[in-house]
Amino acid sequence: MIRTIQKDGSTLDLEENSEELKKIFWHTTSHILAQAVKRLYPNTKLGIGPAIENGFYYDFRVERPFTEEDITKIEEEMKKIVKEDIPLERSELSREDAIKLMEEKGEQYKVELIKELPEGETISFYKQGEFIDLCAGPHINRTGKVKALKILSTSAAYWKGNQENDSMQRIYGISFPKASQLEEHLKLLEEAKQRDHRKIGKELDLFMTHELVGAGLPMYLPNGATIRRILERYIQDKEIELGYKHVYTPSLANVELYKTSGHWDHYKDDMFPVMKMDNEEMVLRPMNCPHHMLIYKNATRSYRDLPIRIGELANDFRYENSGAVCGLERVRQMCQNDAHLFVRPDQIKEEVGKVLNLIKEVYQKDFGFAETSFKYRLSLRDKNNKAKYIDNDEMWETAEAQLREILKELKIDFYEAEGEAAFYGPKIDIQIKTALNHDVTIPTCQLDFALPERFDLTYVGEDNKEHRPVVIHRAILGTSDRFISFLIEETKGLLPTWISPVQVKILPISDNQINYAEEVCKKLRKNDIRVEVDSSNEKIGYKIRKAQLEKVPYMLVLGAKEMETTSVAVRSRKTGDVGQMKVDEFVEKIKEEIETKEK
RNA sequence: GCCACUAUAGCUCAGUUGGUAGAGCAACGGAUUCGUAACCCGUAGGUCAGCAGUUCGAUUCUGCUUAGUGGCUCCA
Repeated sequence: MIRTIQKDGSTLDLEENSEELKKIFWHTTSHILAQAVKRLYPNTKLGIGPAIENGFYYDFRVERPFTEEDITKIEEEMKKIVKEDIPLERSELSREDAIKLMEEKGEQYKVELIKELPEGETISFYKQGEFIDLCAGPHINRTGKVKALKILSTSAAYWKGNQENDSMQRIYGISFPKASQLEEHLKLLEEAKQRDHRKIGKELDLFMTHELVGAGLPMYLPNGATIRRILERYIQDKEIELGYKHVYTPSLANVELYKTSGHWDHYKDDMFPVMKMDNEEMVLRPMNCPHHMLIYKNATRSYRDLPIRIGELANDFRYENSGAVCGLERVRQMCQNDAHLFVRPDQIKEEVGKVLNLIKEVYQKDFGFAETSFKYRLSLRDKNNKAKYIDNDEMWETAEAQLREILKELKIDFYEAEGEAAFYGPKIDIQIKTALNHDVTIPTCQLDFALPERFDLTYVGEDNKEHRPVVIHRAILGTSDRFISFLIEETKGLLPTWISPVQVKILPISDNQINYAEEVCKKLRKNDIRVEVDSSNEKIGYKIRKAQLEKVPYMLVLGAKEMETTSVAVRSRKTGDVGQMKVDEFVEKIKEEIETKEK
């Protein structure tokens, strides 16, 4: 049990490994961090130091940024403070006294925080030895309870998260009541690194980058390109089944197109700069909606034609911050699995429902991703940030309510997030956590009443009058690039057979079986199986090890015995030696596995 | 874009008071023809990311550029 000092000053004993204690424990460690920093660098100004999902951080305004040596020293000082086993004491001050105290200490940011506290709010401080900090608590009662701590990383951060404000130095760390818990945590971090798609992508020759091509511009190697081709064919086939029509549109457009759509005002800073031609100004497109709007407009549409579903695997270009690009997860050229559904208002519910069902079919049925690996998010506008969103309160209220209703009707668990909508409308996003704990969107389904207006889209209704359609923007794989990064991390590179770039590797034991190996290879290839022969002059153990590291689902070991009986000795990546069977039997089995998309 | 860090052979990485570089794997050659996770011997491979500066001399020190890593901001 560990004693804590609660917000009202009372004490409460909590279990060492309880979730409740975790955050309190980390928060106190952030105070220890701040105390260590103030001891070593007294002129540092304190920002805030909360517990986070995994550990804690503290922001400091520093005279010069901390170097690695500084960080080592700070960590040592923290351990000293732990050894000193200092008790924490809570106290309250009036607003005036609190401001006075913090002004005396030169803590300008704390003064700012106090001034922002609502009238009547209790202003409490926590003191440990010579160090005192404005803090609501709760805290653990002694610094000595922190048996294991580690500073994990540093970063620049802006005061109150605003780029216009002062830049602070942020230090991240983690701590535990037991040393073994820290070891366990570090092990988990190490495991996450092992399934990082950039690491696996290199090991399996999936993609590469080159500084002559540029940041955020990966190139797909044959193995990665095969994965991408399979996925793109797969999703387009699904869409065709559901009545989508696919188009091709250019990656370039006149800048006027984006002025018409409204994207220019909202996002020109995130687009590649304009290319001036003789008479026109061209830009690389950051999204495909405007092109598809024009395709809709290319004909007179009847209410009977709707919904019209226009799909495209389209390359888009976004000038992502250099610090934001990351492997295949965040790139500057991406291939969107995009589609725009033009629907009548009375068709919204059904069409959004169909999109959500398709997402479910892909993510749960076909790929079998664990339900814990993604969350549905209803992304709403930020009502206080009018400039960022199209100004039409009624539209927003209706659209947001409609999406919420559909989610509830389909009994989908979701959470709501303000300020995450597109400028033209609310979205249902599916958020996933990457190996690096980044929260990113993959599939998305967005409701849009604005672009139809902007482009003056119409259909002729039953009443022979013109009506305005609604547009649903949706992406199932999100982008091919990000989907592949997710797929790699979820499977740790052990791709299901139907997506594996090489599904079977044939391993002749000696040169005597090479001809037979070629024969078997031909047969498999005729059955659309992706197969390779390893005819290198190596022992069978070596060939198996190599294929195993390449994560090939099946190895066929061919020796004299197999040749005599026109059979193959099958070895599975997962379960090892499976035994001998006739070639035809193996073909049937693997075809069945591919057909059913076995996990 | 911001802060810190990093860049050595195809890959993973050594290389300290500044004197132009190594290992393992991969590649290539030879020997071997082998039964379920690494056979042996040999050879070749580097403008030490790029550009400039300091120095008699720079992989090593300094600056800039490019790319990457961890975060921040951003993510239509």
